[in-house]
Amino acid sequence: MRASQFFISTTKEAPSEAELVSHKLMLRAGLIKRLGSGLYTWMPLGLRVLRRVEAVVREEMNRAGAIELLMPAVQPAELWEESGRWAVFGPQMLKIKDRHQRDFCFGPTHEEVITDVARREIKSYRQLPVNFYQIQMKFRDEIRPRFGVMRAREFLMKDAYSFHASRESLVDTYNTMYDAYGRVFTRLGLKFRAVAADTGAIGGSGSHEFHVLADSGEDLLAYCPDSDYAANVELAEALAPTGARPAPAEPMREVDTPKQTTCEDVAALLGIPLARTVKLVAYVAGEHMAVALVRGDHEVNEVKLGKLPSMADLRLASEAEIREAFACPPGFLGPVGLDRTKIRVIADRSVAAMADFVCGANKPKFHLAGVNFGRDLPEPDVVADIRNVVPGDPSPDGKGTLALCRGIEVGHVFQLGNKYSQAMNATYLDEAGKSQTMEMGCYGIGVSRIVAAAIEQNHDERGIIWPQAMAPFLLVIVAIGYGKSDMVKTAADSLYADLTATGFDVLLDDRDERPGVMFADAELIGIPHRVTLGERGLKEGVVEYQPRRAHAGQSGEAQKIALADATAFLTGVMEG
RNA sequence: CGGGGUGUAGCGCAGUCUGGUAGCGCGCCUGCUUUGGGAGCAGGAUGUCGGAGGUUCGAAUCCUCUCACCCCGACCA
Repeated sequence: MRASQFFISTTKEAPSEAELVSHKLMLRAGLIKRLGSGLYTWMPLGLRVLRRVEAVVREEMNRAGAIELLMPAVQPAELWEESGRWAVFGPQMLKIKDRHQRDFCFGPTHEEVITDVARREIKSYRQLPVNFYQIQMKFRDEIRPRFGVMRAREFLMKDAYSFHASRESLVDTYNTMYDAYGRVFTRLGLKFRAVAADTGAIGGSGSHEFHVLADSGEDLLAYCPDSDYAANVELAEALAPTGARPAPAEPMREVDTPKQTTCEDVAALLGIPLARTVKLVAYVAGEHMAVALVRGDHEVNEVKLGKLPSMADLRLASEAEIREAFACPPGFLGPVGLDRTKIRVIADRSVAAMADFVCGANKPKFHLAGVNFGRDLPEPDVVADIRNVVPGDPSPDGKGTLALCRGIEVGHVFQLGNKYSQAMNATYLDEAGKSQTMEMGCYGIGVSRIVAAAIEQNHDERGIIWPQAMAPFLLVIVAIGYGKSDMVKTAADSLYADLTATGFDVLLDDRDERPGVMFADAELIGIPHRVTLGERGLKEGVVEYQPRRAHAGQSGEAQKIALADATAFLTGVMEG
């Protein structure tokens, strides 16, 4: 591609709306343009990157035995009513009406449609297992779109759905997909981690998320450096403390805490470790109030809490509800003296093992110290793991301690089981001629999100540094004075022709720009390899090669190459 | 939805408090010079000041309403 015939629109400054590096760089490099909140045009350069990611995903899906199809983006409401998700999915789903006032949605996911395909097409166990996938634009009306294409409302996703005659077959395909995902992210040159995950609204049992590791990631991951344990903190188990609860040693007493409304403040005032305090968080589940007790240095995990019996639809209690139930403002709440017929007390395992702790007194400006279960208040109604793990917690697999890192979720694999097949009556005849419900799995990859995630992981102060597999162009030929110097033009055209003939995606920068502009653009756009041709070098018969980033066998510095050797050298470099 | 903020040229911003008819940088156009790291000089174009209504002799500026976008919290690839 010649730059003069392509469309490059770079800027020095990023629009102020961009927060994340990847978002800024994507806008500055002219990969995307914003149309509305969470809606982006993929400009020619950006589209090339998107297509590269797509190609790798497609190749690995095909290799793993998945079969590509393409389902409608717009789906009739009836299907969603069958699965029961029309109401459940909520405002996240963009609902639309056609001219006959019939309800449709712009597909946020395709379990319903694919299950409909399966139930119509699959009659016999002989047709199973089968794994369909598509790469398609989805729309989810996100509560808060942000970070450009990282959390856009319209986004490109690869979604695969497998159907099985047995649980074993499902697990088998699940493992195949898990491995394929690893290959996809490895080929894309990303540092990633697969973690055990919560299944969320989609439902099902076994589930793993694939995360690109980045400090800007929205997810917190727990992993064990000494083993292969890794899980989203939503799921990561905080083991119960070992050893029995100590016997009470202190009397319960009130302490003045005129301004101390947080555990941190109270601990500081009393000069005790934060881990000696207990914090109370009030929730409403259904009609009833429930309070979660965690240590002052811990945080409540609402995913875990929501899995406890009759806690499914929990929400934080409002301040008004708290004042009514406790006759006390937030900041001084505690578990002592509560009416247990109205308020359930759910304690984290670590709290249940505490003695002589400090907590709110349910009385403005006072806390209690030396509090003990069994003596000062009844034992908790429920003791469970309801907190987020923290660094240093023992690993649930018993092999060392946990560390935390942040990640960007770019892939998710689920064993769905028969949730959709049952609701939508997707059955087949088994060997005995008996009707059976299919087992299902589903497997997603956020294709457009990967582009942003890759930039988060691969950039410097000058711009993007594309991993080779997703670069819009592998090499840029910077031809200085292309329009002025026949020597440069001839050499550049010839090199470009040779390299293009070998099948590489090469950008020839033949624009009438100053060298600085061309260098700066090449670096901002992130093209992995650059060769510079100018009269100065050509007179000595040399060109200059410089990688965008130092990598194996190459330094980051420029090196002079004889023009005669350039094609062979550059070919070698691009083949990696 | 709750809390905070911003809308002025293609982009980044000043001007708003204290009303007087819009400016800076980048970009864009023309010419000359320049040509290995985002050029210099000279000239030029561009705004319904987010929208509607009001106050006023006069509104980017004050008032009311509205829309859009962004940031912080609850969802997800």
